[in-house]
Amino acid sequence: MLLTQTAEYALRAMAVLAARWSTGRVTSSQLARDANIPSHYVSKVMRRLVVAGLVDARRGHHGGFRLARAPEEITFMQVLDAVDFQSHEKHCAFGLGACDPDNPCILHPAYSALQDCFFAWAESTTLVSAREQGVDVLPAR
Amino acid sequence: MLLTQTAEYALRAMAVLAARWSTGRVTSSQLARDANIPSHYVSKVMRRLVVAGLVDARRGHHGGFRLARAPEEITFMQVLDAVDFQSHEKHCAFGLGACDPDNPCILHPAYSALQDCFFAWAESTTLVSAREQGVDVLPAR
DNA sequence: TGATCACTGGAGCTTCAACTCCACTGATGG
DNA sequence: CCATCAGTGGAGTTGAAGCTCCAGTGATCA
Repeated sequence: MLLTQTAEYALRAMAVLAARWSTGRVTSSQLARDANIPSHYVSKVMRRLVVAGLVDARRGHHGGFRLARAPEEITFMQVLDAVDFQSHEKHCAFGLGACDPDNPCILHPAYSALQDCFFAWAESTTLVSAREQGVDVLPAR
Repeated sequence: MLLTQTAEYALRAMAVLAARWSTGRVTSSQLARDANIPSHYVSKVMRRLVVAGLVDARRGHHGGFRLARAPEEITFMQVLDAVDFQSHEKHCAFGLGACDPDNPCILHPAYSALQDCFFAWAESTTLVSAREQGVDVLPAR
């Protein structure tokens, strides 16, 4: 619930890249370890972020991934969109096409409130909030 | 994203029952139609709500479902819990057991904000907000 | 008491997200 | 150039959520 597994992986990976923003590139195996993503699945997730223009990839020696722009310029919404299109389309709780504030279904107000809160969060949160935590990605033991 | 399909079905069904709160019981086929749930799947969803004590079921003539208590006494959180246990457990964005405010992972603050907003919504919203919309479940054409 | 209605619950199918595997391609350094 | 590194991308597997089917059971009405 809330986020798909892949969306969560994407956020983790981006958080790791943000933490390493000034330190060069990160390879998929490092990402797999640091972001706690199944090793063979990293490339799938990263590919979508690369295609979306959020991440820059380079092959070969000293290759790897890094953010395509500064952490403060990347919102969570952009990350979620990259892995999960239509994530910012409002959808009616009754699965109806014709449902808007003027002509709402019975769950419209309640459901709208949830979606508004989610969108506000996703659009106002950037990767800096992750980066500000410092370079240590995982909590100290 | 946000809610599972089954969770959404459960909320819809409960909204329909809330709207019919003073009008007697609703059968599964009525629920299937009004709440827009696959007809053979209604019984699965309803069963969980019955077991959770949120809905009262009766068989035979004039049987069907109705809320076990008044709409204002049923929160969305209770409904979500009924279909999807562990929905109100906070879970670390890095999938770690040991992650708390004192010893947070890098995504903790951002992720926490989202979960807080979700829990606040689920706990403060009751079925009255659905019921207040009146007896018409779907928007007028 | 029999007919019918409507929930119950188990068994099984379907679909898709999540995940794995691997051959290929491009880049770098020696 | 050759060896090696590291992302790319297609093909296939898996497991769980979502959904279907249907025989069983309990309740009501005539």
